[in-house]
Amino acid sequence: MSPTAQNRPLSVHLRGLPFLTSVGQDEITLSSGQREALLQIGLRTCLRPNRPIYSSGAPADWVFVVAEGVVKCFRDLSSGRRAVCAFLFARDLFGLAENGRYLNSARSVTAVTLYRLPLQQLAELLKQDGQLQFHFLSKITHELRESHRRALILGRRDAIGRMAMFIALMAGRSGAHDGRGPIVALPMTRTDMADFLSLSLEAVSRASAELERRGLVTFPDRHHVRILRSASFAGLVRAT
Amino acid sequence: MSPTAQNRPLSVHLRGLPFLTSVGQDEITLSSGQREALLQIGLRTCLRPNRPIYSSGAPADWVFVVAEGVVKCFRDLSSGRRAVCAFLFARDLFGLAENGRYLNSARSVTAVTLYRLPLQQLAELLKQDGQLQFHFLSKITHELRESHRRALILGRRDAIGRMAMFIALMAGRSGAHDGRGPIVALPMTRTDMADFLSLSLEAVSRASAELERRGLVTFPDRHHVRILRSASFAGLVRAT
DNA sequence: CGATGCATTGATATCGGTCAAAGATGGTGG
DNA sequence: CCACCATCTTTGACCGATATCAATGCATCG
Repeated sequence: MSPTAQNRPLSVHLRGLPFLTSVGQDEITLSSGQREALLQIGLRTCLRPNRPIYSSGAPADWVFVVAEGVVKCFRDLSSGRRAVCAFLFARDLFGLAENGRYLNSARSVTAVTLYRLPLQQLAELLKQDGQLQFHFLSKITHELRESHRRALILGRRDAIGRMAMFIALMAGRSGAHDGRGPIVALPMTRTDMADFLSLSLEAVSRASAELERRGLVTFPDRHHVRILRSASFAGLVRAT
Repeated sequence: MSPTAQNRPLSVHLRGLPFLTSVGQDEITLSSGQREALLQIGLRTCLRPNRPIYSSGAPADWVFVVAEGVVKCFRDLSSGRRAVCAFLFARDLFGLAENGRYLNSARSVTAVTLYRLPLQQLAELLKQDGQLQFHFLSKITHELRESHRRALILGRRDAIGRMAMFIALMAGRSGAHDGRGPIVALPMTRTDMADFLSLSLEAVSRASAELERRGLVTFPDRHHVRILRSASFAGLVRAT
């Protein structure tokens, strides 16, 4: 419902030029015509926290854009474990499919506002408008980079390191700052973090405690971290 | 130098419709005009096994397409560990960049034939040709799916399970078959596998031995696996 | 004020990492 | 053709980190 979301519901946040590369930090918004075209085929949806958006295996008729809030993309495994593939934030695109079926499931983490775009119509639109398609190409490239980033995190074997990398990842999203250091929002539960990091819930808890014990961060509350010693923290993130 | 590679150097293998979805298994090749345009800006390169293609951090001026052979995409970490992000096969696109720099490094695994496309010119071409761009969009979406797949593998904690999933992944690429069961080519070294699976070299070795001991597979030689009991094997792949 | 879900903390067992050594393999040159 | 070397791979022993099981603590919301 926010004016911002209504005015620029489908602006595409590009980290520079698109495709397999990018060269800047610019934010490029769609032209008014493009915005209008997307709005004509898109549907606005609001959801409360922890509501299903789509399920793995369902027919993939829609592509989604987050206008506001946080979404998680995950997969329920036969062992009972749940693997969280990604957290999606404002302006992120999601709805990856294969053979006409969604590959993963998606749920809201916080209250969210989404735009749903019917796939077939979107495809038509993209073929007609090369610039618009270029924006989407950029978005997917961004998703790919994010995916690589997660894989890098999973490559680490130590829980503390994974947790530190996760906080660093989230820091790139919600960069609030006050006197004592950057404050990072962690809207999801520990369980979600554990499923994203492929750790047990307990390991996440212990790693958090350990980071705090070492004086690198503090947790003002369960959903926020303050990074205290940025240098040491960054060192921990880089290692391995 | 193979005629196949020359005739269809940049055909794009699509698993159906592009973008975030796909609905079939069709292979769509480029029109002769598109092929010609790409050939005009592209350069053909042949490499022997284990040769560098580009390094992480270098200016990302080119996008690559594998015509023949296998390429690995990796990252050298400060700890000395090497993380292999992906193995690229015929028709795969690679050269992911951020801020004008390559995100990873790339090397040939086997002898390879590549096509290098200058990024700027390719971007121009794509903006002009919506269909061609659509193909590239599809390719990147495919890369994204592959990346998710690897993340799923890394989510598993047991070495045997990871190894089984890896073999299953490779089976999707090289599906040879003979009387006793599907034969899967593993062109890369154990070290490469270990770096892809985020395991130690020894763990890969042990996991392979264990799979063989259980009668699920045999290794005719180091670079081939035969899947013996497909059902049991698939069960192992699915679990967790 | 209980109740329910979420989170922390503790104890133990297991699996893979690390170190070390020996065993294949393939290519090279005599 | 064979011997030799470098590289890759296998196997073994030990240790540490994390999963797992279990119990307790702490919110938020009726």
